[in-house]
Amino acid sequence: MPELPEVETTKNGIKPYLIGQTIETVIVRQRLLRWPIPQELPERVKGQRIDSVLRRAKYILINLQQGTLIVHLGMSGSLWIVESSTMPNKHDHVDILLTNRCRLRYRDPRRFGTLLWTENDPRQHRLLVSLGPEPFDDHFNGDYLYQHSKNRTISVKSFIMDSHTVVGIGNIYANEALFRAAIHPKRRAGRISKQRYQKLTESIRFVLQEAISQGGTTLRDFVNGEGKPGYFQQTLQVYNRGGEKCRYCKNKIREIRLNQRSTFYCIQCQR
DNA sequence: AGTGCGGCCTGTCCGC
DNA sequence: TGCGGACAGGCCGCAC
Repeated sequence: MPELPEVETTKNGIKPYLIGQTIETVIVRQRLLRWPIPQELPERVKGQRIDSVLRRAKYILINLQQGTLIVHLGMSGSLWIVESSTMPNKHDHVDILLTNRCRLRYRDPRRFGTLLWTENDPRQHRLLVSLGPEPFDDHFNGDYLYQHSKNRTISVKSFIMDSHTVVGIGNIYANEALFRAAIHPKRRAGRISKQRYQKLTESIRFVLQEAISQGGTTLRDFVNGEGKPGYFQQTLQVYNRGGEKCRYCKNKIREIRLNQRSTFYCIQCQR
């Protein structure tokens, strides 16, 4: 589900309720996520104060006095603040109870997400250590993508969705960014000029920033840290618009499958 | 080394 | 109304 804008929106929504609070209890109702929640996690974090809440790629990092909670929302996860009396529903797998009487609630029907705890620098955790740059980093630019794509035969869409290339871009925003950059999603990554890659990095940042400012994209059930949906779905140019008209040239938006993912592009604008 | 696919899960939608 | 199958916002780990 959540790509970078949804994770960023979630992080920003929960952060004010967490900073400075102490964890009273962790209630785990279902520990079998993509990676099981460590049995010892509740006792490790109990009684600890929350010092900061950060995002790296699609991971939310909740830094405690000792160690860090690592949260991933997978495909269907959400994390938000509830009043302490709110009853959990079927897929509300974890509640983290805080001293301010709030609960941080983790819901994930498909259980592709994860909740881990690490004692060490979370950036060195095996799931995070080999991630590529953040899209808003200065060195994520046309030159970087051009250098990285040399001799690569994969499609440019798969290339920018690979977290070793750049983090945070899932299927929706890959489609949208390629449309903005006028690049055909099937074009081989190694056959794109530095200039076009420069345009692509700008398009990626534009699309992600725009989505963040609209609270993310809610296709089905995404809600932010305060339980509210996003609105970026109203701004989508190609995603989910197969058969409809391009908003710019009025030609058709085509839908294809690329590496088992739904892929949308304008047959006229994107080359 | 780079590429593409299977699999982890549940819910929803569509055609019969 | 029920059932089977396809599909959904991610991504690791494994074959080739």
